[in-house]
Amino acid sequence: MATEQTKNSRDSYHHGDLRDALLQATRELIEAKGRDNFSVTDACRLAGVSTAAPYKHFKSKEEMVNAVIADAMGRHYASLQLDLAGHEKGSKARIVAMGLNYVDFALREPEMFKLRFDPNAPEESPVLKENGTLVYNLVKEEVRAALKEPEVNAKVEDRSYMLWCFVHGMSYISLIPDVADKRPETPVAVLLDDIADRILAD
Amino acid sequence: MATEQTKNSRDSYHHGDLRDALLQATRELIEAKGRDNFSVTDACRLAGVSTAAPYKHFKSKEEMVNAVIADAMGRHYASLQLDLAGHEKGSKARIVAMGLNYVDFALREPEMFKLRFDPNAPEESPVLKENGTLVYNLVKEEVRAALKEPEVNAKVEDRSYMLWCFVHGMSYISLIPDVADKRPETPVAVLLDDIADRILAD
DNA sequence: TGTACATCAGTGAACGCGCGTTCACTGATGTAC
DNA sequence: TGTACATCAGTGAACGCGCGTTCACTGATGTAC
Repeated sequence: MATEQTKNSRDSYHHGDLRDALLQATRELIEAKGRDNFSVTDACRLAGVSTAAPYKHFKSKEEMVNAVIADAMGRHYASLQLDLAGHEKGSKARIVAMGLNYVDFALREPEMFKLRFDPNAPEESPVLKENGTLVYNLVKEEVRAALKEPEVNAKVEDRSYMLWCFVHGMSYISLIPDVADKRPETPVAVLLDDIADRILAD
Repeated sequence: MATEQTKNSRDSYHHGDLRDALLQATRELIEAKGRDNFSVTDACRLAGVSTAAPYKHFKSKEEMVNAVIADAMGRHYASLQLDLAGHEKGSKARIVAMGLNYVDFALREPEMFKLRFDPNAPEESPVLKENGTLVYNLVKEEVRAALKEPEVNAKVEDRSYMLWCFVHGMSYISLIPDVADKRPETPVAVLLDDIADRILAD
């Protein structure tokens, strides 16, 4: 792992790519210990630098965490594009794929997922808002195509929102500890396919 | 407000009902400033006692917060019972009422809602798990009745889970800052009624 | 009814801790000549 | 190619702070006689 390398041995006084190393350390620590237990000090320890070093790259702890969230959103968006590629535009499969991608991301990076939708700030950062709008417009466009509507009208808005609510809730529920006994045996993909039918119907 | 009274003036050396006052202070502070910014010190300030006082009633900060969550779950459950009372057993209206109650609680006590489903511990506390099972069994029973199934079978399990996912997601989405522009104009109650039809259909 | 006493809720001072951030510094690196 | 110099990424020590928790204590209250 790259982190291991950067952590213990450094060939020179300068780090080379400390900004990236700090982002990675921050992400790893938040995923491992939770947002509440993350500290800049820890990130420095993991990256193998002094506690003052981060301030050459970030203005504050908050900015560091925000950068990590933004980074995660970038990865999420890329993986979404990848997952969509295999399916025909306007097909239900494409919509199901979007849903699966969403749930998968939440399971893969739970803390990033939760931070993304529950930042500390009372309002979303511009980059988050932009990313959110981008993705949600994609959803609406898919729903419009699947419904064969000429434009994003009230019907499309409603159905898109229903889909989002469902998928968002399924993701969060999957992250609740000890919830296994409430989840049905039906696989997630099947449930998603089922609900897509229901929401796109009529 | 009771807090105002207990905060500034106390007639005697003893408080009288410090445990309750601390629970209320804790809840108010968490709702006002978020879980991350809550401190025992603050709660003591608000309750008007020394910082050592809470330890006569709680073993630790964690226990205090857990007590507040359990308390909130009690209130939530009571309000659910109240909302269900007006509707005929087995009716769709009853299911819609459950959904509305869920979303309303999330809006009314966002931090309690989030804490309930995302506690710091890696596993749910027994009291939370018990409460969760209690409520979810209620949901399944309602869905069973609405579907006219003789028992809680796989079909009932699936539909109940779908409903939960939807309602849970809708709640969380309602708490995202700046999300208003993505919500359709259709009122929540109408959307809930619509999705209930879809999920109960067939 | 009055008194001695046990109880224990709340005090206030102190603790050790880890934190985020600042500061004057150092030394590796790239560039101009 | 060699040297002087500007740049600036990273150092390490220190700061002030608020925190959770402990401790010996105090004084209000209820009860036994």
